[in-house]
Amino acid sequence: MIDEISLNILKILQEKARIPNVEVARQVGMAPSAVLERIRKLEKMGYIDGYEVRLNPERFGKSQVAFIHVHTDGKDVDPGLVDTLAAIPQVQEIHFVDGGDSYFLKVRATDTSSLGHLVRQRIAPLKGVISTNTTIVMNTFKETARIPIDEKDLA
Amino acid sequence: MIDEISLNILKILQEKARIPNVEVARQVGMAPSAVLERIRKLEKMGYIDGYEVRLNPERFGKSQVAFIHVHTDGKDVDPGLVDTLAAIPQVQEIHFVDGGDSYFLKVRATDTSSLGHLVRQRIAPLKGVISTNTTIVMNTFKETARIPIDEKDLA
DNA sequence: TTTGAAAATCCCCGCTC
DNA sequence: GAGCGGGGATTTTCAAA
Repeated sequence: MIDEISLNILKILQEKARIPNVEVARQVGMAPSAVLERIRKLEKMGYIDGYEVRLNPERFGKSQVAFIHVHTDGKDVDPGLVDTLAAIPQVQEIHFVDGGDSYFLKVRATDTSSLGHLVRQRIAPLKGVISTNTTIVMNTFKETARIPIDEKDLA
Repeated sequence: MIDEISLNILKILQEKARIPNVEVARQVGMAPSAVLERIRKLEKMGYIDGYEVRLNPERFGKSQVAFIHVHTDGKDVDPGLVDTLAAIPQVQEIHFVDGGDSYFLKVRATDTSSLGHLVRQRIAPLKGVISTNTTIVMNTFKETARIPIDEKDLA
C-alpha cells in the first residue's frame, strides 16, 4: 500500500517531473535520500510507469488531431491488425470500444490532407476493416495525461 | 531551424526522458555542456513543452477510459463551459470537433458506475449542453503522447 | 529515516573554432 | 554562433547507525 507522503511526492512530480530530488524532499519535509528511496520503490512497484518529454506538436507539424472509428469484421479480422495499427507512429492511441467489433484511434497528422492519406492508404485497406469514421478536431482546449490521485481507490 | 543533432537529442529524450545529460551527450557524440545548451534552447524556443511523469492508471483506480461526445446549443452556450469541463480532473482532454457545436472529451474514471455519475451529475446538467454520447473503452492497446518526428515538416 | 561522505552530475564561464 | 573544457556548486547515491 501507499501512504500520504508518497502520494504527495507523486502529486509534486505530476506538476513538474524534472525537479531535483532535493526540492521534492524540501516540499515533503524529508531527507533527499528517503525521497529517492520512495521514488525508486514506486517505480519498481509499478505506480510510476516512466517519464516523458512533452514536445510541442505544432512545432513538429503535427497539429492536426483526429479520432477515427474503425469498424471491423469481427469474424474475419486479421489477428495482427492491432499490431499493424500500433506500428504507425501517427497513431497515438488504440482502444477497443463497445458497440460491435470496432476500434477507436487517436491520430496526429500534419494536415487534413495527410490525414486523408493516412486513413485511405494505410488504415482502410487493412484486412478486416469494413469502414472508418473520422472526426476532425478543430480546436483543443485541454490535453493531459495527468491522473486524478484519490487516496481512496488505490490498488 | 533545427538540425540533425537536436532531432537526435529529442528522439533520445522521447525514449527515456529522465536520463542524465552525460548519457545523452555520449549517444550523440558531443560534450555534455553543448548538449545541455541545445536542450535549454529547445525549451526556450518552445519545441519542448515540459516533462511529465507517467503514472500507471490501474494502480490509481482510474482504468475506466471513455470518450464523451458533448452536443451543445451553439447559440446559448455558457462561455465558461470549457473552463468548467477543464476543471474536472477526470477530464483529460477537451476537443472542439466538426459536425455542429460539439465537444469531444476523453475521461478517465474509476469504473462504469463513477463514469455514469460523472456524465449525469457533472456534465449533462451544464448550461448549453443538449445531449451527450458516451463511448466506453473496453481495452486499450496503445496510448502514448509521443509525436512522430519528421525532419521535413518542422516549424 | 536520517546522516554524512564519496561519486556523479549540473551548469556557468572563458576559450577556441 | 556553436562546441569544448575547467571547476565549483549541487545533487545523487550508498553505507552505516
